[in-house]
Amino acid sequence: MNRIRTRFAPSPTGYMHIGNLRTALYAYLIAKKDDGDFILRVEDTDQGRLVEGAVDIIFDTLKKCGLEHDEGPDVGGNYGPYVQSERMKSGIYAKYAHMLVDMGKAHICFCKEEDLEKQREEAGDSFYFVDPCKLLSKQEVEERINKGESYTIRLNVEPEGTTSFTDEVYGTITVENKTLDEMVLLKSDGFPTYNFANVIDDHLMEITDVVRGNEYLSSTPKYNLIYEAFGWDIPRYIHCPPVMKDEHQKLSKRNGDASFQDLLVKGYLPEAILNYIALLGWAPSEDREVYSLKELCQAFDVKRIGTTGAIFDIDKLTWMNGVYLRNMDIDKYYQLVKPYITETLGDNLDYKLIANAIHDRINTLSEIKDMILFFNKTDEYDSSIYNNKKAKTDPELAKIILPEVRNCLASLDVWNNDTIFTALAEKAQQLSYKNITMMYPMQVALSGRSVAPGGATAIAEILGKKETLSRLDAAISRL
RNA sequence: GGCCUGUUGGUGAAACGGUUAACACAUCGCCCUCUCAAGGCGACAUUCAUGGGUUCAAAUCCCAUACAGGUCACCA
Repeated sequence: MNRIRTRFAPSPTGYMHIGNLRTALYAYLIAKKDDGDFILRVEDTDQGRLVEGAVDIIFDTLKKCGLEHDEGPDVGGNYGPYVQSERMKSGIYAKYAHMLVDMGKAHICFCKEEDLEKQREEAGDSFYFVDPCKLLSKQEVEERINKGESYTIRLNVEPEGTTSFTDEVYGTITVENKTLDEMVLLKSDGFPTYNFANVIDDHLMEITDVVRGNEYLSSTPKYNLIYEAFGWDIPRYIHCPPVMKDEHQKLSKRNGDASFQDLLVKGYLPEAILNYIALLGWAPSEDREVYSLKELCQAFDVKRIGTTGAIFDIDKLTWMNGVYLRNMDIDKYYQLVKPYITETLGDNLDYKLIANAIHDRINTLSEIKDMILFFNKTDEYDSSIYNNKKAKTDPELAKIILPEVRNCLASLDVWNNDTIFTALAEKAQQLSYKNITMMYPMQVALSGRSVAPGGATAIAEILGKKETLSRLDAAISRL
């Protein structure tokens, strides 16, 4: 069996959204599962739609995800992507297109785009293009070319019979040849069409498995006609179901839908994003959902790719991101979270203690800020938040409890979570309170919140004795 | 409109002719607990778009219908 080779072939028309990324992921996994090659090829044959910086975003995204490609032109010692507009300079696409003309499998066409459009409009749905240029004599063709008339090269298609192919996901699909048009291979500007360049490059790069979105399902027979015209082997096809925004629409850039970049900004981790999108349209054979990229390579199986569009569910991604945050090596976690903490609180407090306090409470990095803001300064609050059913507290009780807490803590010499907790628990017992009855008002006094990370004693430890006492005093005087 | 493809709970999904229709997210309870989380436990589809078949037996096979998506470019 040949070495598996897959490719990701995006066109640089904007940023990378989750659906694109998932296609890249699948292509990568299919190659790596069998220790094959993954190639990145930028398809920029439409000069009109190029977007500045798009290639960089694609490149950067794949890199951040660890989806590194295995070959490409040398760029400062690294592999760059293959870029079709660059490859075109050697004239390969035109060469192959003319080769087909010489073989009698394609023909020169002088029809103007505007004329065709007009015809199409007039004929409506029943439009079937029969190219008059097919009847032109070789001599006439040469003359017109020499005269400088612009032309395209179109594939010859016999309208009889059917063409079928087998997709690894969707199975065998058969279409009637008369529904296939004589597509343009080489445009009048000398650029190849996407379809043509795609086939040529896939063949030249010895791509064995073509992985792409299922919007190409209906045009695949046309691609096969090109392979057949050349007498080339047809690759395995793996068409992926779409990633949807909702029941009706695919994820799109225009609606500001989830792009990889956006998700990073919102505090999601590349590993979690990758893991989550792998599950959008594919299901593992075992009862498990959390996979590293490496594990995904092992577990992935084309046979288990589904056929229906999957709606992108940010809630589940959020959950999974939390799983990654919680399971992460603790030192790595500290490093990751540190900038988010120091950005809002500065360097005065122990960031590790804060990181510990929020460890089980955050699902995304961007939640950190709001959660820890109160360490800077107590939130404004109404004394009604002293009412707590579970703690059986209210503002009146707080008025009694808080001074006790204050006095208890004021006499503490060693200041850490354990000593604080022990002292307060003893005090609570003395006064016949449940722990929570002491702790809850203290938490409110220290944070100004009914919900705060870490527990009252952890907050006190982080704030330090001085600040803790001062906040307690402030709270008491406010009651 | 022609052609192609699809349709299991709010979401992702498993099942490959015989199960109480897994599992996960979300939601809702309960437990644990110094609040909230995290963690644990439990509830949540008498039903697999609908209608017909085939079969002892169908979410699984067949046929219609409905709905949805894709595609019919010198765009990718």
